[in-house]
Amino acid sequence: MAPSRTERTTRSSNSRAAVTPALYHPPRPGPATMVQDVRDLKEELRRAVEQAVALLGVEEPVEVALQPTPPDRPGDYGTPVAFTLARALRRPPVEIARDLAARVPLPPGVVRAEPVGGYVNFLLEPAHLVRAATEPLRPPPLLGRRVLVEHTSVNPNKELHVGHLRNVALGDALSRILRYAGYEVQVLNYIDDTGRQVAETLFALEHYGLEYDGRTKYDHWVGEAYVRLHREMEDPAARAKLEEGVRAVLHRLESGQLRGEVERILRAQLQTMWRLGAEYDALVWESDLVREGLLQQALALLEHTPYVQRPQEGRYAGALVMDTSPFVEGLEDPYLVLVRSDGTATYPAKDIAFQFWKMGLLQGLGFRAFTRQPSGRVLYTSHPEGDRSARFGGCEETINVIDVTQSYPQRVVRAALAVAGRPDLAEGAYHLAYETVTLEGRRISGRRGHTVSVDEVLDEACRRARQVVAEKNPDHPDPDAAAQAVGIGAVRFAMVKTEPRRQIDFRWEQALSFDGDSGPYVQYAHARAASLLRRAQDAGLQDEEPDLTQVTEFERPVARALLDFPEAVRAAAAQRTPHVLAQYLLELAAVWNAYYNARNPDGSSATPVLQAPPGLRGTRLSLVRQVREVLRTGLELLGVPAPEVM
RNA sequence: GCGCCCGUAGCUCAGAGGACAGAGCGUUGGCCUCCGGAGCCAAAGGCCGCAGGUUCGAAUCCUGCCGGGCGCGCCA
Repeated sequence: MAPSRTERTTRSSNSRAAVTPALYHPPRPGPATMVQDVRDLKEELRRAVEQAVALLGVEEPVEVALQPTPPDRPGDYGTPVAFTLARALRRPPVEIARDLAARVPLPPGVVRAEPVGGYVNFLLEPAHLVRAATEPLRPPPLLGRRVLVEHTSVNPNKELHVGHLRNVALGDALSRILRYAGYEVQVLNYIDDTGRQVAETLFALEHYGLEYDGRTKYDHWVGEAYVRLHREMEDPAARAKLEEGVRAVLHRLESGQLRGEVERILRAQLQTMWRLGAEYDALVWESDLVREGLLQQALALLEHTPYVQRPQEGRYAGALVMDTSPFVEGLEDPYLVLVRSDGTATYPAKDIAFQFWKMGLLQGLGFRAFTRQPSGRVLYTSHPEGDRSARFGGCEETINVIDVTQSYPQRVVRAALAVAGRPDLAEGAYHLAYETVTLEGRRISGRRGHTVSVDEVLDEACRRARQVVAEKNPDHPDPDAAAQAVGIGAVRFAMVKTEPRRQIDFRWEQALSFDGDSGPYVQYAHARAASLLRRAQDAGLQDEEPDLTQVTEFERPVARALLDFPEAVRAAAAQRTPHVLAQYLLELAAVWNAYYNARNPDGSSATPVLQAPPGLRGTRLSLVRQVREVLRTGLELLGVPAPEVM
């Protein structure tokens, strides 16, 4: 039982608070007409409330929280600060709220401040909201921080399955989000080419004398050999007999002799990753880490610390072990073996070396171009003959996207940084520990055939999407492309819409759902906006000037939802989870769909765009344009295609 | 046993101390003379696992318990 690092994961409890970076820049004050972001608007309100609080004679600074009002309450944003003040002022909150509302200076665009049961709510002028909401989207400024994201890291010995799917979807989306949020991001895919799993697979090919006939995808084909070998190894006697052969392959792998064989499997797997829309900056081969001496260097850094010992007797005699008890609680035996008594390194030791390199504690890997990816972006790979000028690694922050079952080794990796004298780097090392994916409630097991491949899932998703396209949009100019976008979008969205720490059970109906809380729901909202804008273009209306004086109450919720986008991205980046952004997009799509369908009491459309009076039409077009922009940008950050027509 | 994570509507999930707890699926009933019905509107449905505690205020923080998942290999 040795699942690849991808299919195991956890979130360690202690990491979030410690490593969440300061992503919040102080908001820049500016004239109300320049508001681009609800933060500015909220910040103005906050300052106004602070002034009012001071007028009430409160000396100490108080925290002024500002939150959106519930849908059925008056106003757009409100503060419960009167509750906080009640004790100090020895007066009921309702009275305080009334006084605050009466004294608060209203920033431009704010119609009124109103006490509502202890809260002070602010009502904004719809024109002001719409103007702010339709400012062109601008990505946040560069932060000048580098973060390295490792994800996928599938053992190169079989095809990807649905457990890997979650890893790729999470890691790729998070990388995109961090890049947009202003980080300089390196995306790495770790190739465990000296592991037992690859050795077994390559041994199986020899052992059974198999010849590739080209009929099945190569990674699936070698996977079959692997499964076959494991069936044979269920018998202990047979297993013992095969062991020597496996070990021999392992040695050849370590010396790099079989790199070509591994590469062939890897290239087949990359087809699946690319089909999902994931791309990488570089591949790092485990054998390169070892060959370039990084493992030895890492061990040297640890060897003379009080936590690392080489016992002369007892069960660990002759091995190099690390005492992890100061870093991990609840272990029966806190000693972790780094180097076996036979002199070979364990997986955690190699992982530590990799982590040290990621954070610049070690150098020396060479890189060269490996291949060109579908987008045109070059994929680099570590290589003995590669260029050694440091192009990758050396980041002050890292995110390892690895499932929760590997929490213990991941905590050890983090601890090793502290042991090596760099607690500051340990702070920046984050394990994104997502829960595992089960299949019909049971643990996935590639070995026993209890699994579904990613290729199979995508084929089925696209097949179903193709049917829906034929049915809903028979005149579609390119139904196959649309089906790909929808099918893949559905699958990827399903993988990132929930919290990573929640276990998910893979179910076809759920992962391939095209309505409700789904990727296609958001895609549809986007395509609908795009369609409307195409019609506007055809009618020559694209340049119509908005007349903000005609804004109606219907635009208010759409504008408010649009203004929340930067905050959603920021929160997703800060919390290191794409689900925040996915949930936001569902909300925006819902608000936009509701707006689109709004009816007057007589049943006629309350919010026509193309048929609206001039001026109002311009306003609505600018709002629709922004809806399309935000949905498209948001979907791209999740790695979900945003087709214009579907 | 010890440690970590999870427990919110029939099901799947959002809700990082604040307003009567929100969606989707499913159920029931409406909406295409109108810009895409993969949509919209409405109804029904909830001691937020249980018990204490902190707080003006708790689904959210603390403690204990119950239930589920995972971890604790000279495997990866």
